[in-house]
Amino acid sequence: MNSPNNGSRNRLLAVLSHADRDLLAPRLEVIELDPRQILEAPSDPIGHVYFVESGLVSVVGTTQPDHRIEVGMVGYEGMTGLCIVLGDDRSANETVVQSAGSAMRLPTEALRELMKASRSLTSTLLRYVNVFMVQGSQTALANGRGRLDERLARWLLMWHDRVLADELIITHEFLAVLLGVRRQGVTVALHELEGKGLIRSTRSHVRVLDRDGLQQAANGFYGIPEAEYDRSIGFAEGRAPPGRPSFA
Amino acid sequence: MNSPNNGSRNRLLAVLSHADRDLLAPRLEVIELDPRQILEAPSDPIGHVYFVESGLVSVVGTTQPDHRIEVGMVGYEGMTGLCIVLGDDRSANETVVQSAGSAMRLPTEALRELMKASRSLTSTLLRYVNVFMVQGSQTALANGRGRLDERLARWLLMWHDRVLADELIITHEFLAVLLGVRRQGVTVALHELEGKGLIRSTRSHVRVLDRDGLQQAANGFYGIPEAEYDRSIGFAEGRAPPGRPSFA
DNA sequence: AGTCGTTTGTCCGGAAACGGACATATCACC
DNA sequence: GGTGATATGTCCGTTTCCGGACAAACGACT
Repeated sequence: MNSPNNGSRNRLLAVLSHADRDLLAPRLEVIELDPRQILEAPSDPIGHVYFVESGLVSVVGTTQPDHRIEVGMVGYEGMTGLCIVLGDDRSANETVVQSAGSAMRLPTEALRELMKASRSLTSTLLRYVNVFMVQGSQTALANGRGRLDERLARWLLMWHDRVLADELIITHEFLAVLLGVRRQGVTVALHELEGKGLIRSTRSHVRVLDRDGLQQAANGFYGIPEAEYDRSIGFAEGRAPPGRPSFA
Repeated sequence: MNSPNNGSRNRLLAVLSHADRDLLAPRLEVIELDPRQILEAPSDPIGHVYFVESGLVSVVGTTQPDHRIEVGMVGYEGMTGLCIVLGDDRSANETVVQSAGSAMRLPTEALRELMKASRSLTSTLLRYVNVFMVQGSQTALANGRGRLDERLARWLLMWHDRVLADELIITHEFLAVLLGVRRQGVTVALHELEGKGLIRSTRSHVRVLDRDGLQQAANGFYGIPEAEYDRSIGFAEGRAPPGRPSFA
């Protein structure tokens, strides 16, 4: 859990220089993330950005109430509030906690100041924005061309990357919202993956059994943003858990 | 065609300060954009960024050759090469010219230097990145939840915003690739819109007749990124053609 | 005017996902 | 150990889109 060079479990914070971390440290505040907690609401000014340490956060795109879908996923590798990094003060999307965990949060104003003060900090965060854009592109691609079971496999893999655990707590209903499909469709698709022995699905729980099999099932829709992350942002030392080929 | 405060037809360039424009001017080069010309190939280092002045450029996401779909659209309001702005040297996507036109291009290295030199330039470009991310999110949303006819209406509106003309030259085949569907589906959906009197479709040509009707047909999937652009980046004086409510 | 490649129109059966309805299962709580 | 809310499993018919095939229309070129 502790990387040798750094006290933080967030990978973005972990790759920062000592100087940058010293800059951030006094302004950071540890905070719990509770499921369904809303970190950003569409068009509302954002008070804090969150460097996730554990748990999972979803970025959900919305127009009409019935038009909802997940457009991005953030775990311990990333942060929320990218629009702040890019100089805006509010997000077009909703950012909601998916799995319980914790985060280091930073007031919006502090982030602005610190980015002005440190070019290396800015550079790291902007590289993360780039990776996140790639994730969004691939989501658009998967939504447009992937079958439900492929998208589900992709989602499970991405979730598995970002939460260092094999057991996920989520209902079919909620998964359906994230994938933008019907609840019954999720139920059937989960059975399909379970039938292949890739996962074990019980009430409100999904356990990942076979990552490689899931990658097969994802049929090419998984992996690009994760590889981009590794290439562009890299690793903090002592932080490469086994079984996650690229990323994490 | 000439904005009063600026010689450029690109809106990003147009909103820059005099100082920033003077900084850019000597490094900019006018270049023609020919249909199907590839401005960026996946994983290839990017030599130039393009500030589009006319015509249209598509950003196309790819994994396997049969998994292709448009994830973003750039016209005279924007630029290509966002990964450069964000500090990377290559894109995960392909960037290809959709409609003929012209652009001002800038060598990658020059952009890096100039962004280091001017904070206000950087700020404007980052705000555009933010808007482009919103566009990507909405594309993911539309791909996941929209019907073909709704997505087609959305695409036509976005195209219409970005090319200051009512007549589009494109084949159903090409549109199908961009929307990630079959060619026959596009043919049928175009007929549907034509039947409602919203467009006129002839061989390789689509003419927009009724923007408001198209917005209805798009069923809420159109408009968010365009409004964000206006809010976040704003207008250069003398540059608000009639009939485009938000944006342009 | 004729020829040929490209583009479009239209057919088919089938797969995938939808929308709705309802029965069952599981769990928390009394 | 019963009860009620929540979650899951499984039907149904229907819509939407796919994949393939083929004919008609268009337009550039000879």
